[in-house]
Amino acid sequence: MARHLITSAIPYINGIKHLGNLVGSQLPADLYARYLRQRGHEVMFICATDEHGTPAELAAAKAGKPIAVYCAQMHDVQAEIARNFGLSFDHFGRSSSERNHVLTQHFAGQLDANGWITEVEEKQVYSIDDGRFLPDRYIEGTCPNCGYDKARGDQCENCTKQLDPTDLIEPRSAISGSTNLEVRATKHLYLRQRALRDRIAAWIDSKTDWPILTTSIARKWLNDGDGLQDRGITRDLDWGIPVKKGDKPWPGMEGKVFYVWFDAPIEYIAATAEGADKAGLPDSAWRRWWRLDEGAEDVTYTQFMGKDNVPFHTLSFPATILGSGEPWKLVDYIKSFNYLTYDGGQFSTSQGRGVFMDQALSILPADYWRWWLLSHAPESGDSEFTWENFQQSVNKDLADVLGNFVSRITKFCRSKFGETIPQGGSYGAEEEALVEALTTRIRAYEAFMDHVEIRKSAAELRAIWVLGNEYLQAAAPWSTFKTDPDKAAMQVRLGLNLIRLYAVLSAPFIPFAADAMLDAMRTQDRAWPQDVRTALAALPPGHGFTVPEVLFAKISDESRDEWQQRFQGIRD
RNA sequence: GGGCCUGUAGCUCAAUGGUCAGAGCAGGGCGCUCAUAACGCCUUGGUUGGGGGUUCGAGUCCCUCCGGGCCUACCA
Repeated sequence: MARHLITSAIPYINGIKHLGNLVGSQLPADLYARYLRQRGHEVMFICATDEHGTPAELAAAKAGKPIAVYCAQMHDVQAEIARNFGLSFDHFGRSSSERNHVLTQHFAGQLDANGWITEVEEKQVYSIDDGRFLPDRYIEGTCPNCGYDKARGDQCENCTKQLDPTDLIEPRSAISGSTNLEVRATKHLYLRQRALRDRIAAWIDSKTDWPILTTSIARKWLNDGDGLQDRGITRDLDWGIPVKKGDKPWPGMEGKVFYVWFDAPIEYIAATAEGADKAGLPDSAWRRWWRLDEGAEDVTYTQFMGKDNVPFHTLSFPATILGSGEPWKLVDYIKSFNYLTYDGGQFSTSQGRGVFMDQALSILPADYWRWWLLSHAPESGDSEFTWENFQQSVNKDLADVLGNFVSRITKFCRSKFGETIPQGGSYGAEEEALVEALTTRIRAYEAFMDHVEIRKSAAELRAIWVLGNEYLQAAAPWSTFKTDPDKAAMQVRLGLNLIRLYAVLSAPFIPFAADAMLDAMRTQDRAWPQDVRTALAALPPGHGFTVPEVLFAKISDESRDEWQQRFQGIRD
């Protein structure tokens, strides 16, 4: 038994996430967490909402709510949806928690004490009517290069030219449209990543087994241009973690908060502490996961995220950890994902394009989405969601291959032997071959899951389901029943035991259906199959079961067409 | 502009430089009748984006061209 710390990139607070967000971090992290727990490992699976930053403030203002109230409400909404998707977080925290305030300020204090912080005086655009500094992309104006009148202060979307806000002709606030702007001087803290570059580079170089997507993005940032640049870690905002050196004031930084990307990864640690607090446990309960000097030396830490998050997890957060000079746990493996696209375009939170988590659950059970998303996880490149593909995959894999298998064997048993595991007969050559084939495939499945090879795991699991149908076809208990009822009883007993085995193996992907399968077999025996022969004898003769309802109803062409229509438009 | 990723069967994807480039779905044929018109077996289908090179041997390595995507540091 090993100890596994697993974190999913924390979803931003400003709305319900779409399926692309889900498959890029939380869902694969959940798959891995569930699998490792089932294998008997000790798992700490952490997620949280990411609540700071300008977009959160604007979303709250748009909703007409105080920011703290807005975040609290949206956190609960996201937590509820996550629960309904079966995301098995050990704790789902909040980056605005008191724990994160204290820890973030602590890290900043440590970094400063070790000389990794510099103060930089810079000029930024201030919107007098909005009463706030504006990030570059919140300034709009006419592009000096191409004349496009909705160019942003960081880049013109029309001609893709990189811009500085002061380049814009007739600049205005993207928030209010106000042109009452001025450039003001402001002081900010920078993390001296440049000085930590070689240590980070050496660390990245040591990670030879990481996905190429992860390391190539990290290397790009380490080596591009003048190399890794220092990063501003404070902002002029009201909502956030006040800038302090530990618990002491930071002279000259009054009224400023830490940058959301500084405090967000620290929330992984803070959320673990929040979970311990909630459970009434002492600090040692969470520190044993995070402090190498307090029990974390045997922890394996795996992070899950979309590719847009990679620079912060490979560079900035490690810089924070390394720079602290304290023995905090660094990540061991970073699993990163490409994007899921929707029907030829992008999922878009801002444009409301695609299927969002709440909408998904309103039309189909979570397992349908979990299966499709995981079996099509964008591991090697972007992958595309289409309703046709979704319908086809789900109907074939879940309804036909798995669901129908459960249906055919339970109904056959009921009609010939009643709803009890029948006794009599013993294994022949076909059963020996099945045990052999199952063993081979289960060991392959474990290997793929151990290495977080998600699509390959899904394909292997599906192949394991197929073995059941192949066996029934070859054994043909409906035929043997006529001539050798004892043999038929043995075949049916094996078939019914396969249902339990499949429930156990499938639970990381489709936990709700797995529960239904175990309920139908009236067992809570979730033991992972060390030995397949033993596992297939778990349900003994005389054990009662129930013929379950249809596990997975098929998606009709009519439903598919209707949903395709409904979700092509714009949300809200 | 620069960098990274990617291009393999109609579709979604596999293949430490080494048998005849493989699966699933879709298509075709046969079988079965327990089952959600389900299942099983067989089968059609490829100049691995184009061109050049290295090698005994290239989907894989190098060069070049073409297409798609992403990143480029103040959105998070």
